[in-house]
Amino acid sequence: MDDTNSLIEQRKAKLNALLQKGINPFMNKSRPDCDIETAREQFEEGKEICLAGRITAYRDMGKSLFFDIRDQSGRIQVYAQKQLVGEEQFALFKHLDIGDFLGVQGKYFKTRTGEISIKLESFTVLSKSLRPMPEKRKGVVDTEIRYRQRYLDLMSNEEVRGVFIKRSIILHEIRQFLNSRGFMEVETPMMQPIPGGAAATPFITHHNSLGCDFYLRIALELYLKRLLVGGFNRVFEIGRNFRNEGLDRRHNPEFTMMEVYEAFGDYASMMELLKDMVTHVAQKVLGSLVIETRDETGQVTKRIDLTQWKQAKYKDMVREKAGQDWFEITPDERRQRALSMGLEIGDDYEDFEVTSAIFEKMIEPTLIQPTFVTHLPKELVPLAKLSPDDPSVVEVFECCMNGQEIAPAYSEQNDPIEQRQRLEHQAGGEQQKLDEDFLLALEHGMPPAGGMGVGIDRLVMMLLGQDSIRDVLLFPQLKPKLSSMEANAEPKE
RNA sequence: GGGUUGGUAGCUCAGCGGUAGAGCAGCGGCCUUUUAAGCCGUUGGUCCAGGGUUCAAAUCCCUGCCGACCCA
Repeated sequence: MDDTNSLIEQRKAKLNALLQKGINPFMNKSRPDCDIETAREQFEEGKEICLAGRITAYRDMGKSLFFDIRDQSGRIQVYAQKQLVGEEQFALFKHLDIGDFLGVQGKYFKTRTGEISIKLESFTVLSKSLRPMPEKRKGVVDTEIRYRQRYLDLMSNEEVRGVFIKRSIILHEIRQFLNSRGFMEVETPMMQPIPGGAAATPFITHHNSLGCDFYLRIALELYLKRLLVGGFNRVFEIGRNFRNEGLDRRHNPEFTMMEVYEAFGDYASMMELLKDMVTHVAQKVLGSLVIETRDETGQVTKRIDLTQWKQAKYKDMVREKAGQDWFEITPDERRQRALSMGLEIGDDYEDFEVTSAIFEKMIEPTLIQPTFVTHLPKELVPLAKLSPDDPSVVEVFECCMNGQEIAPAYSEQNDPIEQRQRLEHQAGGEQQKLDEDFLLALEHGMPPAGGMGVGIDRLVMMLLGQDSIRDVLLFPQLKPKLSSMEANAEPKE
């Protein structure tokens, strides 16, 4: 950043002026009685109060002045009179700026318009800010600054602050809910010698003293199942997964996944668990089970009713979209029809992938209401149990809502021989991709279990009405920004 | 990867071939209940970077960098 900016120079000069007067502008010696919102609630005319916060507005009237201080909880107005504060202290305001942190001490009073305020008696400079705060009305709008310097976004945009506070509450409520159902939170390795549990390109990292590469995990699954083998009956983990893929409105290279496993449960028990969990969280965070999105004119553009959970079979949905004869025609005909429906079908697509493209591109985006899609073809899910009455499908659901898949769940495969075959088939001959250690664990016996993964970011997006994953991640991944000097110094090959 | 679109003062934006602009913030002055405080004055720019066209480029063209949206 350019440090020659005159605003910064001015602020540094003010800092020096404070130092010259023997004031350390980064002194940590003020202990507020409470946060600002609490202070507001406990208003009592004339009572002593000590608060701390950042100066966000400043109205100078010569022999007196008003300023606002803000902390996470809220803002409050402070009134400083030269007479009361004293000539010397009052003169210090010349060296203060919007953005500085102040500890203030004074007495409650109300202005003639009835605003709760504090009549300043003394104050301490707790931190001098050297750069100007964003504009006070509109805040920071530039998306790039909002994401790269999220702190500016947070300090100037209240709705953004609200989104992340609610995200935190959502995570808290999920944990509360699962704990109350007897699930134990655990932590498993993020660095794995073999990245399993999903089909995705991993990130590679290197361990120097072990002298080997590790992969950042792409799923939590295989380690949590080892815990079922070990005798933990109900476990869950909430943590970061990493996938080395493109990034767009719905994908960030690192994202938060929750996985939960219940011994002696199955995909049906997971269905109940998800329904209960999502409604619990929505009720706690939103106070409502209906989520409405509105446009600028106040028109409802999207409505998700969490009291209505639908259920449908995968094949039925595909037939409805792609023709009743879809599963009777030949693979070649399916390919042709998918192409004629405007889908891009790669030459290397296997037959089930053609069907999967129909589902993902043409059906999933239309599923706004929560919908459990069941009876998925076994090729799609190598870690689930085959359905006893139809071995071509698995005991699985994918719960879609808000046009996205939010949670897949399975009756987990616990037959070690069957599991090995399915994984070998999926690996397609690349033996090193097989997690032998996981298969070894299964051979020791894993109880039958229901398991589920919940895309936390997507769930948050749905609950908070955010269309982009970047707006529910504090620090979404962006391309690093080089200075123009660096960019010129190292031209691309 | 393709299409559309954006990058101008610290922030929010206008200007779209002819002297670089506004609001907020800042600075100086006035004002002891203001609150988008007000009034008077005023500072501040590698117009993303690099090339080109032109008498003249923030503006038109090309390339690159970094975003956003849509498509794949």
